[in-house]
Amino acid sequence: MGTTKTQIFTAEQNQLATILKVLANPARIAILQHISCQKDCICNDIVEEIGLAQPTISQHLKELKSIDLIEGEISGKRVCYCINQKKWVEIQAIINDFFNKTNVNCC
Amino acid sequence: MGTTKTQIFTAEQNQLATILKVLANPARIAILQHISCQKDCICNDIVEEIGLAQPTISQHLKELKSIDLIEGEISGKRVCYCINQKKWVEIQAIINDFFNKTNVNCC
DNA sequence: ATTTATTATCGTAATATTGCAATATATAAA
DNA sequence: TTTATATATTGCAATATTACGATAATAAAT
Repeated sequence: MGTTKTQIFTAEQNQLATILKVLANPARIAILQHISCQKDCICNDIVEEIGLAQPTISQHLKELKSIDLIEGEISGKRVCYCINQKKWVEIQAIINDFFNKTNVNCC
Repeated sequence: MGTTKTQIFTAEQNQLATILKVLANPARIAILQHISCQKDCICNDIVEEIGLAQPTISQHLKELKSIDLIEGEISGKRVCYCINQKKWVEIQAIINDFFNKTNVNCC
């Protein structure tokens, strides 16, 4: 036990849960907001902005990359992170689909 | 360690993370979908539908209730669960706000 | 009053997540 | 080449989450 029983759910349910899990953290939300309002989205700037240790930020960036929500472009010794616009819109649509297709008829 | 450092984030960031965390589980997604398409949303039906043990379902329902996303109405020895429509729409708006207000300008 | 059915709570085990220090890696600068 | 800077990875400790058996609580049925 301790693990989610993914086998008993549909691919769509698991996919949505995976996406939401990546988003469900204030540090990752803050990172996305910071990246989005910066022209230069250098990793080190994020570390200074957010106030968590550099390895912690690096780990959060890795998780955001795991669902292709952000992309990191190496530029010299720095890495410039940006949001994957296509995926951003796609994920918003998946979430809205869930909210819209889930009928709300109370008993 | 092991805990999220909520102190360093804004109330909005923490609130969004809390909401997404409740949604970020396939069992809870399946529960919401099942409740929504049923006229009778009896707890026991959910247990049989989802395929997880009764205490596990009860715990998931508790988490959904923690953000007022569902309501349980006691009817005899049964409890009839339904989605809180007002909160449902409210939460969808909060999430869309995040997606819309987060500008996507790549570097 | 006793039994049965439904839901909630408690306790516990297994696994996941969060965060950081130490360290590795890689590039730029001196 | 050495040093400094930026990022990633590893290993670990603390806490959170998921799931379930056992049990409690409550109400209907007998």
